[in-house]
Order: sequence, then structure tokens, then C-alpha cells
Amino acid sequence: MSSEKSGTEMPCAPGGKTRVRDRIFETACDLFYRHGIHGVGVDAIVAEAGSNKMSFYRSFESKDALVTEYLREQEREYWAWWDAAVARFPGDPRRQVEALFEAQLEIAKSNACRGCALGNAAVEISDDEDVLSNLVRAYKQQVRKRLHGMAQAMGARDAQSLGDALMLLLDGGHFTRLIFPLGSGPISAALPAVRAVINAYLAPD
Amino acid sequence: MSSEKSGTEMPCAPGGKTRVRDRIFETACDLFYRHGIHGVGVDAIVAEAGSNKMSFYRSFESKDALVTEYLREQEREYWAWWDAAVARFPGDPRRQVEALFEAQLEIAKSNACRGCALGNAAVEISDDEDVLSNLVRAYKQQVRKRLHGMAQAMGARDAQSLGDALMLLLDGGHFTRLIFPLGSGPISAALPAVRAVINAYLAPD
DNA sequence: GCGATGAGTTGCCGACCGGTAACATTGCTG
DNA sequence: CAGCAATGTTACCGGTCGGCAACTCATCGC
Repeated sequence: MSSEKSGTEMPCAPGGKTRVRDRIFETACDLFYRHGIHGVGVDAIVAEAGSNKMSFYRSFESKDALVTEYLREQEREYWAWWDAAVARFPGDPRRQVEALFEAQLEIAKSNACRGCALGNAAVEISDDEDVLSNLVRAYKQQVRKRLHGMAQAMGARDAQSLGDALMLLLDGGHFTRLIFPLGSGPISAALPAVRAVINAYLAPD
Repeated sequence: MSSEKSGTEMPCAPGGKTRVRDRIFETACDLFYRHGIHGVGVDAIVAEAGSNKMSFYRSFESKDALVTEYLREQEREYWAWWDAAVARFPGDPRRQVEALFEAQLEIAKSNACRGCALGNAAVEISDDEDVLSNLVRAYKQQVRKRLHGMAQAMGARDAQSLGDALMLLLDGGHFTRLIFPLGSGPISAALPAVRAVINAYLAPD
């Protein structure tokens, strides 16, 4: 344990070769998302990935390290999704917010959707697990900050409040999606609600 | 296993005697709420309750049975809380909804608040755990139904949509409360958002 | 004082948890 | 082909999980 850290960067590193590490990681992400972090053991992961525990511990320091990486990956994907939705309407913050909720509804229609991975993790992890909870906290604060920024760009009367209201609607959609399948849940009412609160905060006093 | 079901109804049944079963149950509820269902073992419960495993299994059929009872109790308490908040403004559905969100904000100010126990359980339990997931599902449907009813009583243009929007705000508050402590989170923006969406759905169009 | 009942104690079970050692196998590359 | 790195196999460790048997102790009404 000196110069190299994990042997991930190989000299050869060919093209699309399916590394065992990647297979395990993707399987783990899938299982964590579907059954929760505490609900999935290392054995279940490697079995589902068609591998074994030794290969797991050659690629990951511990289960905890895997969980951390899982959350980081989820955050990465989430912001990529966010940026893609927002990028379609540059300079139009109101339309951007609507696009976010449209995209959320689209995702919610998938059977695999189980709401927000980061938010769900917040339910399972306790406050004394610093690394994980700080990660989730930072993510949520970033969501709040971005929504606040968009509300401000709209010229809202109280940008902080409008941003917070939008966040409630967003997370409400995530939370309810856990119970109501497909598009049958309250999440389908998100867009009109979004428009209503935006209108209220943009109305001339 | 024939006539009696659990031996709860005793012939003597004195006054305020602290039954071990009750002590264990209250401890379990507290721990489940704070650390999640999967995050608390039977040993931890009985240790915290100052009892032991045998006393536990004399009072409860299994941990699963305890969890079921925990969720039922949470539901009972939730509706009691709901009814109390609503009862202050009979015949005024709009004011009732506002009172609900006021009461939610009040609870959110407590350090012990970790959002919605039933909703949090939905994150941890998988769909194949029929008893639990059906219980949570029924609860959420009931929330939705009640909000729909209140929206209808207000004379909203689209009562279903308004009820769903309110539910998103309600559950959004629960979900965000897991991360943001005390009154520092977006939940403080719930009330103005509620008023905005209600206004929008009541506006003469 | 008696027995009934509730509750605590010790100890154990099989299963699974996260994690590891030693060894066998594959497969690519020089 | 040799050699080496990546992967798979088996067995194991200590700990904890949910759950149970057997015994003891305390209380309380008769």
C-alpha cells in the first residue's frame, strides 16, 4: 500500500471488456436501489453478478466502500439527468423547472422506478454514519440550491420559498412513487402544482 | 392456537402497571422509527428495554409480528393526530388543510422527528412482503382519499389533482425532514405553497 | 405457606453477516 | 510454450441474526 491505490488503472485497458468489478458494481447498484442498502448482503450481490466473494473483496475495500461508491454514482447520474433536462431550455428558468418535472414523471412511468436513491438511503442510514449521511446531505443541499437559483432567475418575489416549495413537490413525487405504481400516483399532479406555485410567486405582489 | 390469540386480555388487568410487553413495544417503536426496521435487531430492542429475548418471545410471535404491530400503531397515532388537527375547523376544509400543514411543521421542529414512519417503512420493505407493503399502501391511499375529499369539499375545479398536489407537498415535507434538521429545511415553505395551489384550483376559470 | 403466573438468566441453535486465507483455474501475452 | 495476472473455488473466521429450551426467581392471591 504505497504508490498504487487499487490497481484500477491497467496498462492494457482494452476496449469494451466487461470487467468483473464493473459487473459486480452494476449488480450492486441495481440491488441496492430495489431492495435497500441494508436489505442486500455481499453474498447476494456476488451471486446475482455470477461471481464470488473473493473477487468482490479484490475490487472493493469493504461493503461500506461499495455503498459509498453506489451513492456517488447515483448522484453523478442524477445530475447528468438534471443537466440534460435543463439544457433544453437555456435562459428560460421557468421552462427548465417544468422540464425537470416532466422528466421526473417520465421516469416514474418505468416499472423499475423506486423514487430517489439518495433520498431512500437517508431513511436507512443513521446520523452517526458520517460519510454516507454527509454525502446525502450535500446532495439534498445542492438540489435546494439549484432550485433556489432557478427561482431567483425567474425573478420570484421570494426565491428561497419558491425553491423550497418546488423541492417539496419534487421529493413528494419521489416519496409517493414508492407506493403508487407507474403513473397512477399523485405524481401526475406535480406539473400543474408547479405551475400554480410559480405563478403565485411571480404574480405582481 | 384455537380460541385465544395472544393472551393479551388478562383476567386481572390492573391499573397503571407497566407491563413488560408494553415496555418492549414502546422501545421497539422508538428504535424502529429512529434507526429503521432493518437497522434494529431483537437483541437491541430487549437490551434497550431492560429486558431479555425470552420475555420478548413470550409477548410477540416473531419480529415480523412486532413490525406489523409497530406499523399499525403508527397508523393509529397518525390518524389521531390528523383528526385532532382537522377537528379544530369543522366545516372549513380549506382551513383544515392549512391546519394539517401547520401541525406538520410543528412536529418537524422536534429533534426526534424523522418524517413519516409508514412512508419510511416503504423504503425498507420490498414488494414481496405482502402484509407490510399492503399496510403501507392502504395508509397512503387513505391519505390520498382524505385529501381528495377535502379538495372536493372546497369546491375545487379538479379535486383529484388538488388532493394529489397537497399530498406531494405533505410527503415532500416528510421526506426532506430526514435530512434538514429542525425548521431549517424546505418544509417551512409548505404552507404558502399549499395556499398557492389551493388558490389556483379555486380560482374562477 | 401454597401454587399460579410473570419475568429474568443462561445457554444454545442454525443461518447469515462481512471478511479472509490458500489454492485451483482460466486466459491473455510475450 | 512459459509466465503472469485476473478470476473462480473451497473452507473458514468471529460476530450477529431471529428464535427457542430449561431453569430460576419474584410476586401475589388464596
